This record gives sequence, structure tokens and C-alpha cells, in this order.
Amino acid sequence: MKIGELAGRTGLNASAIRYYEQVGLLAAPHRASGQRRYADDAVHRVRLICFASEMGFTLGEIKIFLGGLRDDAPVGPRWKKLAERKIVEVQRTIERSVRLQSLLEHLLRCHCASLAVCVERLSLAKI
Amino acid sequence: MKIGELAGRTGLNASAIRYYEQVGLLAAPHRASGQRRYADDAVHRVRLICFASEMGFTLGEIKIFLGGLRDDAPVGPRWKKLAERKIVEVQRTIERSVRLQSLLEHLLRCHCASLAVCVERLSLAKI
DNA sequence: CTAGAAGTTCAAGCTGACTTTAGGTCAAGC
DNA sequence: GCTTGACCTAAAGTCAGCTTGAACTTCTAG
Repeated sequence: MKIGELAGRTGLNASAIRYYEQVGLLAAPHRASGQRRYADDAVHRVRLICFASEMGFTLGEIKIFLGGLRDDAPVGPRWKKLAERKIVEVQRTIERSVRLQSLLEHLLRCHCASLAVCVERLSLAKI
Repeated sequence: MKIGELAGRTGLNASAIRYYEQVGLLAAPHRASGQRRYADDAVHRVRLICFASEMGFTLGEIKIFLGGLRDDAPVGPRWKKLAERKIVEVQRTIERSVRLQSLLEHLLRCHCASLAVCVERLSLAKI
């Protein structure tokens, strides 16, 4: 398939796909008269990248996770470290988000005159 | 207090404080021979900004939340909309993070040969 | 009085993840 | 044969949120 079709099937812009290739996330495919022709499994690979990206991984991290240019690359040594670091990070994100959510819900319900007053009442220090 | 002290007391870089002033988040303080002199409550204001920023608000959004240049500015009409939108956004963040966390924990425990295989087993579609 | 730390402005640079632009090639349908 | 649309490369632009640099002034301690 050509890059336009791959783009269509993954919801990405063709230029993003070229960019992924440029940064080494995607293998350079076989070409027919200069144009990239992708095998079917490229769709899977691109979706994997999108998934990880939406999950908050940087492209550099995704490169580590995917371990190289092949989908079936074995799990590398840097991988576990990254996963452990990421779990802690995600845990903190969840905690912050839960606090933010209750703060926002309070803000919508309460009758504080302003955010400053409200946050003061909730005691900023504790948040 | 001078900008350096405010920076020290809030953990920010002085240039960040000047930047906040530049984008209208912080009122331009009174000056003594060209130098900014801040009142004590500037510390509070800056901490409020940092807090919101860490919570994932953009500086533009914080401007809406803080409603102007005074801490005690009343809650504006755009404010509720933003809060409601943000609650939904935060909810999605939490859901994604929880899924990511269990994926990562599975990845550390499982014996899949690669991320691709593992995600496949977990059925990417459901994540 | 003087060195040097801290302040000033304005403009430019940085990071990440792309997108856009410019200028050109190629393939398919009429 | 010609037009149109999809593709190509390389380089530049975009966004947020600062930071850095240059060139200069002001404050403070000895």
C-alpha cells in the first residue's frame, strides 16, 4: 500500500508517517519508482506507535519499547527500567488528576468568590 | 521584595516570573529605580499559578481561572465552561493512565517476547 | 570607591512532534 | 497527450513555556 492508504487506515497524516521513518521509529519500506510501498503489517506497527504515544510516551521512549525497527524485536535491557519508571510516573499522574478532579468539582459546587479564596479554603498546602 | 527573592520563595526562575508578567498572568509590580518590587502576596499568586500549571492547565487557561490580574477577581462566565471541560479531560486522563498502568504491570510480569506480541495478546483493540 | 552580584530589556534559541511550503516527479484517467 | 492528484525531498514554520545571551544599569559589601 502507498503512504496515503497507510495514513488513511491509521488516522495519521502522511507527513507524520514520514517523520516516524525519519526518526527511526518506522523502517524505510520497499519503494516502487521512488514511492514508499508498505506491507500490511505496517498498519499494526503504526497503530502500536499511536497507542503508545497517546499513552504519554515520547517517541524516544517508544523506540526503546519497540526495541528497534521490527515489531517482534526482543525486549531490551533498558526496557524494564523504563517500564518501572513509567509506572511510578503514571501513578503520580493519577494521584494529581484525582486531586484536581475533586478540586474542580468543589469549585463548581461551592460559593467561593474566586479561585484564590476557594483554594485557600481547601488549603493549598494539602493539595 | 525583589524578583530574586520572589523566585527563591516560589522555586521559579526569575526569568519565568518576568515571562508570566509579560503574558499578563502577573501584574507589573511597583518599581524602585527600574527594579521590580513585589508585595508579599505575590508569593501566593505565583504559587497559585504554579499549582495550576502543575495540574496541567495552560497559562492561557490559568489566566481565565484567575480571572484577571487580581487574586480576588470574581469568577467569570468562561470559568464554569472551562472547569467542566477540564473535568471531562481529567477523567479521560485518569482512565487512560489506569489502563496504561495495568498494561505496564502486565508487561513486567509476563513472558511475552516483545511488546508487540504482548499488546497483541492483551488485544490492542480493547485498550 | 570599587568589584561583583543582581537587576534591566530585547531578541533569539530550545524541545518535541509534527505540519507546511516550495519545487519537482510520477501515475492514472479522459 | 494532457491534466490532476498523489507522491517525493529538504528546509522552514508552529506551538508552549520558558531559557539564554548580549549589552547595559543598579545595588551592596568590604
